[in-house]
Formats: sequence, structure tokens, C-alpha cells
Amino acid sequence: MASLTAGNRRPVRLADIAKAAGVSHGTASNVFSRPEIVREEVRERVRAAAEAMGYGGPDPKGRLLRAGKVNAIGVATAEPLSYFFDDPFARVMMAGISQACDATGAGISLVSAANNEQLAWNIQSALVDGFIVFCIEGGSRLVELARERKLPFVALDLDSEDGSVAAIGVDNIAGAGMAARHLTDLGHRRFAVLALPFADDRTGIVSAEQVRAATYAGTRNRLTGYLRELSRVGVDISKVPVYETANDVASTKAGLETIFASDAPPTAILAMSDRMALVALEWLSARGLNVPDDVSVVGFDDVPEAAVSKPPLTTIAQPIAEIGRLAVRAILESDGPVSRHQLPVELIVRGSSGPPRA
Amino acid sequence: MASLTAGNRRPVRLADIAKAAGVSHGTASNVFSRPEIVREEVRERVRAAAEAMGYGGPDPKGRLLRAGKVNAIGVATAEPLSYFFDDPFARVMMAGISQACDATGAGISLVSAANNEQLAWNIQSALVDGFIVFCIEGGSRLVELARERKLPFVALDLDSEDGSVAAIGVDNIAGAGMAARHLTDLGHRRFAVLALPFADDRTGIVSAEQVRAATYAGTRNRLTGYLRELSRVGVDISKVPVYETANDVASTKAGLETIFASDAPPTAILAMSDRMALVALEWLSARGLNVPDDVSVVGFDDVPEAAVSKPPLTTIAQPIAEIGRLAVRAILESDGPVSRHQLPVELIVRGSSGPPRA
DNA sequence: GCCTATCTTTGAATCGATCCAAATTGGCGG
DNA sequence: CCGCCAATTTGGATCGATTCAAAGATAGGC
Repeated sequence: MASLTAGNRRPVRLADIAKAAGVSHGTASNVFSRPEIVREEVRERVRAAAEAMGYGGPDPKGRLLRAGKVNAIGVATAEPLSYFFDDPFARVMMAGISQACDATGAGISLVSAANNEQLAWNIQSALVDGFIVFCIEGGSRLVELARERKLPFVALDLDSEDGSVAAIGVDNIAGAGMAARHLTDLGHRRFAVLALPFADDRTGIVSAEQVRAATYAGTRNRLTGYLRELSRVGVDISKVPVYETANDVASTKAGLETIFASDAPPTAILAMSDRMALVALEWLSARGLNVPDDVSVVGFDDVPEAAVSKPPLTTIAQPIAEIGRLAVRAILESDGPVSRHQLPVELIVRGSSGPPRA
Repeated sequence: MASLTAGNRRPVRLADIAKAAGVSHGTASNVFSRPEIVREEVRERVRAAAEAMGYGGPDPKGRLLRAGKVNAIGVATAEPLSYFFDDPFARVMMAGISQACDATGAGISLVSAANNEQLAWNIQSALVDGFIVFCIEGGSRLVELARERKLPFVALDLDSEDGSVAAIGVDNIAGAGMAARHLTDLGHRRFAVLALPFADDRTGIVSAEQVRAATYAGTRNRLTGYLRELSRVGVDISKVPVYETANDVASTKAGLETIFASDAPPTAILAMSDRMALVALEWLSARGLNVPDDVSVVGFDDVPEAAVSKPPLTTIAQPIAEIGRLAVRAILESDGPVSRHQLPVELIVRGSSGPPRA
């Protein structure tokens, strides 16, 4: 009964093998981190002891505390973890982030939870050197949590007026303007807007009042871009239905039902995301409406799927991957002043837009 | 010059605010981790001090060392980080892993690098409680590195003969058999195989010799399943070309070129991954060959894209997400014996397979 | 044989928290 | 006024490594 060492589950520490090899822990440490400064004979003795005792190498937990730097950045959202792998926009963004991390050797930690309490805890206890915050939904709360950690962080796609937070995004007003302009140039005059959330947990037709009170400035800016361009050609923008969705299939379809229940249905749909635009293409086709002959659709983002839909989607391209790369750099070189970038967008004309029926 | 505190960048520690609030560090710690046992007046005093000094809450680095558990699992591959977001198979797998992690509150750390040395370092220094190892390529090396950390880990898709490593996979022989059987039942007798790697860094037609020496038992098993079924109907399996690819677009196309350069080209292609199968569909279509009339194609995996290709792909469905979920559970409840699971597969007949031309 | 220069090794200090046994405080009944 | 119990607070020990100034060992020059 005495020496059933197999049952002894206490993990082996550096100090244990130091003692076993008859050297100080300082020397033992050097064997692993700077082997070249240790005399060969000693080095081998220590390594043999490590091998014999089943030592798995210096525990990063210990090293971490001493070193200070984790060498990983956290990517945070208020969605379930699977969002990163499901959503096309997120995937392209993550590809950009991955690239930059690969290049610098930094790791990626996914920090995310739909549950509010869990999210707070995850952010508080994330082992990272900084955060990239996806502000799709629940953005303000996320930013607040990230700020509390007192670590560098950058908000993506926030369009925040708050100049104290680092942010990277695109010129939403200009992008939306290009989308609308493209459609008015084609001759459209009857529009509907599928909008991203202006505030959390709400869907439906939005009022001017609600737009003014928007939590998400990005959504408001895109709408501003659309409407400015529409009024330029004389469209009565008070008559343009703006349906706020949760950027998912169900609420987008509900929006389309509402929009097309009108007796003067639109000939063109402005969707604030490709995700909604692609749902619209499908919905319209199921409804027997031809795109672009009966209805034109213009999206926003230019996710990969947009190029292969039927018909291919006309959209506003964001440099998504580039945004990701910039974000990583902003975290890792979080030096001087708060960095705020606004990247250019581009109109990509494909098959989902054309002149309205005469 | 004396008190330019703004320049003092040393982060605030728990001990600092304890001193400022005039309490012991023990009490200060309790204020954050078990506030209910601290007298209200004291609690508020400490919180006020924390606020005033810009304390970001207990540093997880410190907590971690004490607690021992990281509460995160690492997912390791020998690919660049972006693999997780690019590859369809990986994405479905990660969705399953995410789900299980969300449910248990565990985090996910992506541990990956194409570069060999970087990969070793990343695995050695990953802050995780265990690893899930993707054995697509470089699997053996990865398993070796993971084993050295002496942490629980499970290998996915390894088909290893080494019973000492936990592994989760599917019955490759049976799955491949079902694919081949489906085609022989339809009447096909001329075949070609697009194979996954048998060994690292090699592509081209493989010999029986090379198959026998395969590093990747999973690939070998799939081939065994194919050939066993083919020989059952009298096909001369020594004449069936088996082209080993790197499971990417370029090498798959090269394989197709080679295969169709023959004067007796196959009427059916057995692809060991949907990725290759989808490339084949595209290549055949560009070449003016009709699927399934001229050539039938059967894949393996059943990634989401397989259902929407033109034509939709006949394939062998793996319960990919389920594998991911099981893997997480295996790590978190890494109790008793080494767990080895083999999950069932299923033939999904879609439009890419049909009888050969009469 | 002594002194200096070089190469190795030592061991205390540190990183930032949590835990817990023991000490202190405060209230209350006798 | 004392003893006792419950509620708080204290401060030392611990988690597992790295760092670095100083001590010790070895070799070579004179």
C-alpha cells in the first residue's frame, strides 16, 4: 500500500525536477528557457529527471504571471460562440484577424456569450492583452465591459460619437448613398429599407422619432445616406418604409411580408446587410417575383456569398478583412492616441439590380 | 516634475487599493470575489478606492495561477489560423464545439500555426485545460506535441492504431463502402479515386506500396472501403487510379487532369472529401462534362455546401457537429479510461450520382 | 602561487491574486 | 463585568514559474 505512486496525481513542478536533479530551480528554469547557458552535463541531467518524472514542460500559468503579456487578443461579441463560424460577415472578419495574428504570432481567444451575466464574467476573466469588440448587437454594453478591464480595445463598426474609444469602421453615409444613388440612376422611385437594429430587441417599421433615438449610430448613418440620396431625386422619404430587423432570417421575412403587403410595393429594396439581402432574394423568388425585373435588391458588406447568389447580389463592399487586420494592429501597437479609422467602401454592381419595369 | 502621476504606467494591483482603503489584501480580495461576507461600509470604501485608482478588477493572470483551471479548451491544427474560418468542414466542427462550450461556459482558444516551430511553441504555451486536435494534416506531429503537455486531449479523425490516445471519428471503411456500393449498384464499373493525403507533402498517383506505408490511417481505411466494394463486383482494383491530393483546389484539379487524360476515363469519381468533390463538379462542368450523365461524383463529409452545389452532391454524411460536441465532453470530463468513439455515417443521395450512359 | 577574467550556478525576490486558520470585534445573556 | 458565539478581518502560505545580482568554480597569465 505504501508506494502506489500511480495514484499520486499532484502535477510535477519545475521545483520538483530541480530537486531530483540536484540543481537550483533557477538552473532548472534555464534548462528550458535558455538551454545554451547551462553546462551540457547539467542540462542533460535535468532533462533526464524531467523525463523520468513525467514533467510536461514549464507550466504557462506560472510563466504568464511573471511575463505579464499573454500574447493573445480577445474577440468579443454578445452572441453565442458559434456566431463566429456561422455568420458570413464574422467569418471574413475573423479571417482578416487570423491573418494578422498569424503574422505576429499572437493567439486568438473567442470571448462571447449570449447570456448577459456569462458575458460579463467571460470578459472580466479573459486572458488577453486586448479586445476587439464586434458591435453588432449589444454593442454599448460590450464596450462598457471592455472599458472596465482597462485593457486596450477597439470597437468595430461602432460609429460611436464617443471619441474616447478606438474604433474602426467604414463611411456608412457614403456607402449607403452609393447604393441609393445606383438605384435612382436606374430609374427607381419606390423604395423600402431593410434596416439593421437601431436599438436592441425590437423589430418592425421604425418612426423618425426612433431613428433619432438610435443606439446604433451606424444604422442611423446608413439610413441617412439612403434617404439623403432618395430625396435628391424627389422621393418623399416620409413614405419610404423602414423595417428594423434583428438581421436574421425570421425578422427579415417578417419585414418583407409587411413591406409587400402595401398596395404600392417597392420596385427596389435597400438592405443594410447582405445577410438580409440574400434572404430577400430567396423570399422574392419563392413569391414568384423576378429579381431584378420586378424588384431590385442592393445589399451591404459584400460577403463571399453575395457573389454566388442567384442572381448575384449588387452590394456595397466593405474591406472586411482589412478592418480585421487594422484592428489587430491597433491592439498590438496600442501606443499613442486613440486610433479611429474610417475605411472607404465601393459599389459592386451585379445581377440583382436593374431598371424598373416600364 | 515631482508628481506627474499620469506618466506612472505601473498597473494598479489589488494590494495597492487594499492599502489605499486601509484594509488587508485578504479583505480586498473578498470584496471582489465574495462581496457578501464583507461589511457594507468596508466594501464601499474598497470599491471607492478601486474606482479612484483606476483598478480594472482582479487580474485573471493572478487568479489563474491560484485556481489552476483555465476553463478553456484549445483547438489545435497544423494550418494557419484562418483555416478555422475558411474550411467548411472545420466550420461545422467548430460550430459543434462552440455549442458544447457555450453550454458549459468554457472558452475556446485557437491554437494553430502553419509554421512548425511556431506551432510547437503555441502548443507548449497555450493556456488551456486540454486540447482537441484536428488531424487533417501533420496529425502525428500534433498528437506528439499535445501529448508532451500532459494535458487531456482528444484526436479527431485520426483512425490511429495507437490505443493510448483518445480519439473520435467515424467508421471510414463502412462509409467508403457505402459510397462505392451506391455507384456499383447504379451500374458503374470504371472508377477513379481522389484521395486525401496518405502522407505529408506529396501529391500524385499512389502505389499500393505507398498505401501500405500510409501515415494517415483514416485515408487508408477509406480507400480500403472503396476497393473492397469495387472488387466485390469484379472491378480490377489494380487499374483504378488513386490520386493523392492536398485537399485543396490546385492539387485536386491536377488530379482530375491526370485522371481524365486516360483513354478509358472513369464514369464515376470517389472523392474522400466534399471539398474535392465540389472542385470536381466545377472542373467537370467547365470541361463540358455533364454530372451525373457523363460522370457521377460522390463525396465524403456532407458539409453544408454539398446540399446547394450544382448539382447537389451525393455524399457520405459524418455527424460533424456531434463529433465536436463529444470531443468537448471528452476533455471536460476527462475522467476514467481513454475514450475512443466511432460514430456512424450515412449515405446521402443527391443529384451528382446516376447510372452511367448506356 | 596569486590574481583576474570568464563561465556556471545559486537563491532570494517578484509577478497578482486566493485561501484559510487564527485573531479581533461586537453583541448579548447571565 | 465576564464569557461565549457569530460576524469580520487579518496576514502568512501558496499557486509555478522567471529574473538577476552575487557567489562559486575554472582557467590562464605572470
